[in-house]
Amino acid sequence: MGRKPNNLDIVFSAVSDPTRRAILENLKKGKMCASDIAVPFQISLPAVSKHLKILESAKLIVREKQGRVHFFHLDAYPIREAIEWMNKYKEFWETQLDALENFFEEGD
Amino acid sequence: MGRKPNNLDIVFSAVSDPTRRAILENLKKGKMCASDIAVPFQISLPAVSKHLKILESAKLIVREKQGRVHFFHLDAYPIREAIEWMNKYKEFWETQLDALENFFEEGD
DNA sequence: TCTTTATTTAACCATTTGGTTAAATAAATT
DNA sequence: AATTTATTTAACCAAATGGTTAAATAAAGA
Repeated sequence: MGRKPNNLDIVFSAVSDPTRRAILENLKKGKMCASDIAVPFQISLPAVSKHLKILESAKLIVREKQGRVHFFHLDAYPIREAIEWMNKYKEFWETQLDALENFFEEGD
Repeated sequence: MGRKPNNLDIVFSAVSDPTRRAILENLKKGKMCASDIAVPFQISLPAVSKHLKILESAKLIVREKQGRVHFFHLDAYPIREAIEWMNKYKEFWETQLDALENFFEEGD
């Protein structure tokens, strides 16, 4: 029925691609321009440009145009909501592990 | 060039779909069979069956056949690696926020 | 002004994705 | 044995994804 994707959809699917995750990793070292970002990858510049656009619309990176060169820097903050969502499952599996532990330590 | 997807690819993309996230949420309440899982959704049973298969291959749920009925239960543990990956970015933005704070509190 | 450099946009393509309906399978019920 | 119930598999479809190459845009340099 064509729902509008929400933030979690967008962030999770942005980071589900290994090239995009690698770009984010590299940007942890600091601001970089498009062509430098592209260097480690074997794909074309337009392909990298598309990945950058996707990360940008997920708000995981910010574009700063300085003349003809586009610089990008990390903005990890939108990952917060994704971590929050996942942390609810962390609690779940920790409870499970505790239960398992108690089962085997029963009668101490 | 057709890489083999790794665990993070698989978990993040499994969880990037809102229907699948909703299924996981519902399974927190406990074990459920396929048709009961399908009830809240407006999609067909085969569509749900596909989602279940995807969650199963991401190892986020476990299938237990009891006669003709398939029960599914959560196994949140594979989310651990995804949380770990994201937490590196949590550190990143927290450092950024600290830096910002220090900037404004400069000269205390 | 002409050319080079940095980057994106356009047009295209193959594969994947998320849905459908119809058919197949498997187990329980009559 | 025949039927109903639970679920998956098959075949199909439209849209999205991730890549390509060629053309367009924008700014810098000669």
